[in-house]
Amino acid sequence: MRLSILGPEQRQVTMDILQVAKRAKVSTATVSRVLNGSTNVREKTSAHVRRVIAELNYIPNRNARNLRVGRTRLFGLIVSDINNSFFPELIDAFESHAAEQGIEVIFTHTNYDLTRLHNCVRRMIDRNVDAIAVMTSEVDEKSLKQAITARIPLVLLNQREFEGKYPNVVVEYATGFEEALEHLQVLGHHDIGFIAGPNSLNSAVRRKEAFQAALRHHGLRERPKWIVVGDMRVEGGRIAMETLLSQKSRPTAVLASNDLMAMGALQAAHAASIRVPEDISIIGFDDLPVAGMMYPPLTTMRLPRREIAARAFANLQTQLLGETVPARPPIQSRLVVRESTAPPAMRTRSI
Amino acid sequence: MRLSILGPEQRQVTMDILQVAKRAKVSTATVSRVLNGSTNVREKTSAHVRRVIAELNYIPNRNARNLRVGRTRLFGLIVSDINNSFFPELIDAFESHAAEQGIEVIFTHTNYDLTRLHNCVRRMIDRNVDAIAVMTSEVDEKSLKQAITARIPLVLLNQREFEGKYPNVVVEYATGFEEALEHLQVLGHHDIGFIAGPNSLNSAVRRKEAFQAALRHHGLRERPKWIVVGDMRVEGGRIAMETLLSQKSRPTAVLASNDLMAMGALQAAHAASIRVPEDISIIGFDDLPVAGMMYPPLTTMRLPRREIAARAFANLQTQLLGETVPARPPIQSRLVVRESTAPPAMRTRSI
DNA sequence: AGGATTAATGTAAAGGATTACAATTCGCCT
DNA sequence: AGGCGAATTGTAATCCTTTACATTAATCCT
Repeated sequence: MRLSILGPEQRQVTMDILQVAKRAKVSTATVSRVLNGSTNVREKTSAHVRRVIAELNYIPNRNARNLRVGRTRLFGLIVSDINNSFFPELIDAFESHAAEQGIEVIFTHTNYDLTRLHNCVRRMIDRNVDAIAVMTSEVDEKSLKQAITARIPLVLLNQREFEGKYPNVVVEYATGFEEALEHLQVLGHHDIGFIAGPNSLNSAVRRKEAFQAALRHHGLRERPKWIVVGDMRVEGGRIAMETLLSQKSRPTAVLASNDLMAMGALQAAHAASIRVPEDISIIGFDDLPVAGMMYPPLTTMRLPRREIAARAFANLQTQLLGETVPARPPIQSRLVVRESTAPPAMRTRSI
Repeated sequence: MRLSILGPEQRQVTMDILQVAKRAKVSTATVSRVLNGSTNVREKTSAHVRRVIAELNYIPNRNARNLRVGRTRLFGLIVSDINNSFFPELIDAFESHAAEQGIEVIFTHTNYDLTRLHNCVRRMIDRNVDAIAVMTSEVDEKSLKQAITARIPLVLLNQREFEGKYPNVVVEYATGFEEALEHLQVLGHHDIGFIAGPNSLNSAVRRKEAFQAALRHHGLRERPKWIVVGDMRVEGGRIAMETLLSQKSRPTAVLASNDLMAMGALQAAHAASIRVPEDISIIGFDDLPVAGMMYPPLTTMRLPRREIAARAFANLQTQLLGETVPARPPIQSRLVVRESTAPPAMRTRSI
C-alpha cells in the first residue's frame, strides 16, 4: 500500500512565514507577533493574519523557532521501568503538566540498569532538552554529572544520599506505615508480620525501617521470625507468605513491602485455604492499579504519583526561571483501606 | 534549595561548532562531517576533531541541525490509555526501535476520547514530528486529515474501516480464538460461554465474532444464554460471571473478551466457591502483565505487542523513505496456556 | 491644526548547523 | 621533479524564525 503524501502536481514552494506575510500583505515580524500572541498588534491585523494562516494551513517551523529562542520546550523524563505499573500514572501526570505549558516530553526507561541510565541522560542531552526528571529508584552520580556539565536542570526522586546536592522530590514512607499500624491496631491486631525486600534495594530498606519504627510507636514487639525477605515480585511474596504461614505461631496481619508481594501473599493464603481478611489481614504498598482489582481488593499504602510528578515538574520549571526552589515538606504516603483487612479471628493470643 | 547551574564566573561564549573548529584548526564543515560520520575525512583529522569535541564537551545544537536538514527525527506515538497495561510494552518496543535509529518519540494518550485525539494529532504536527503512529482503539477521519494535509506519514492500528485509505497494522483475532477452542476441546469441553464487550466497541464485536466463528469451526453449538455482556472492566466481568453461574445449566469453560473481565470472572468464581480450573475453566484476552500473576495464572490470548510496535515503526520508516509499504499478513493472536484451564469436572453433560 | 506621544509595523541581523561548490593537498606515476 | 586524478578541506549560502531597532501611523492634547 502506497499512500501518496505528495500529490503529483505539487510543485509547491515551502510554506513558511514569508508566504504568510506576503499573502497577508504584512511583514514577517507581524506574522511572528501574531503567532506568539504579542499584544503590540492591532486586533484587525491580527485577525486577518490568523485567517491567512488558517487558509494556508501554515504550521510554524519549530526548529527555526527553537534555534532562535534557544530553548526546545522539550523535557526529558527517565523512569525505571515503564512496564512497572507504578510509573504510567507518573508519566501521565508529568506529561499533562507539560502539555499545559506547551512543553513536550520525551521519556526513556533504564530497566533498573545504571549503564542504561547513563545512556538515557546522554540521549536527553543530545536532544537538547531543557530539563530532565530522573524518576528512577537508583541513580549514580556519573550519569547526573553529564547533565550538570551541560547545564541542564535536573530533579531526582527520593535520592536521600544526594540531598542538598541535586534537587530532589522527597517521599515519606513513615506516614503510610504509621497509618497502617494504627488501622490494624484499631481492628485489634497485635501480631504483625512483614514481607520485606532485599537489603540491596534502597527503597526496600527504607520501608522496612518505617515498618519497624511504626511497630515501636504503637508499642508492639518486633518478632524477627515474622520478618521474611522476598524478591519484590509476586513469586517472592508467595514464598515468603508460605514461610510465614508454616510457623507454629503466626501473625494475624502481614504487611508487604510492595503490592506485587502482597499479591503473592494473597495467593499463598488462597492456596492454603486461609481466608483473607477473615483469617489473616494483608496490606501492600504502592497502590498499583491492580490493587483494587484483586480478590479481595487490597488494602495498601499509596505514594501520590500525580503529586510526585507535579512537584518534579514544578521544580524543573522553577530552576529554568533561575529562581530558588523552595524547600517543601516530603510527600507523604497514605493508607488506602480496601477489603483485605479486618479484625483478627478469635483465637488464643499468640503471645 | 538552589543549585547554581551557571557558576558565577562563567562569562562563557556559546559553545558552537565554530569554537570546535577554531580549537581544532579546521573548518566547521570538517567538524560537521566528523559529527555526521562522513567518510570523506582523514582518520587522523577525524580523531583529532573528536578529541577536541570531547574536550570542550561540545553538544551539537539539534535545532540548528534539524532546521537545516528539514527533519526532526522525532516520531509521535498516540495510544488510547497509558494506564491500560496493554500499552506500556507497545510504547516500550516502539521507543526502542526508534532509539536504535537515533529517533526520539513523543507520545500522548487520548483516554479513548476522539476530541483528545484531534488535539494529540495537532500537538504532534505542531512539534513537526516526522511521522505519527496512532495506536488507539478508535479513530476518526477528521483527526487524521490534519496529518495528511501536513504531509506527515501516519500508521493506524487495526482500523479495518480505513483499510486501503491509511496505512494500517492489521491484527487477526481469529487465530487466538481457534487455538483457544481447540485447546478446550482437547481438554474435553463442549459447553463454552463467552463474556463479551459492548457492541459499541469495535474490537469487542470483532472478538465476539471470532469466538462465534471458532465455535462453529469446532462443531459446537452457540447458546445465546451463555453469551453475556460486560463493560470490559473487572467489575463487569464479575457481574457477567455471576449471571453465567446463576443459570440452571452452566458452561464448563468461559472465555472473556479481555483479561480484566476474566479477572472479574475469577473473582466471582472464588466468591461462589467454584474452583478454577477444577470446576470451571477461564480464558482471557490480552495477556496483560498481571495475567500470569493471578490466582490461578490466567490462560489467555496474546496479541504480540512488540511485533505490532515493530511493524508500525517499520511502516512509518518505509513511508518516509518514499517507498511502497509492502502488504503484510495480519499479526496473529496466539493462545497462552497457563493454569486457569483444565479438563471439565465429571458431571452430567448439560446437553 | 500641529506637535508630542504612543501604538503598530517593517527591516534586517542573528541563531547554529549542513552542504554545494571551490580550493587545496596528497599520492602516485613517469 | 612535474603533472594528474582522487581525496580532503574550506567558503559561504541556506534552513525559518524571532526580535532589536528603525520607521510609520494613530491618538491625544492644547
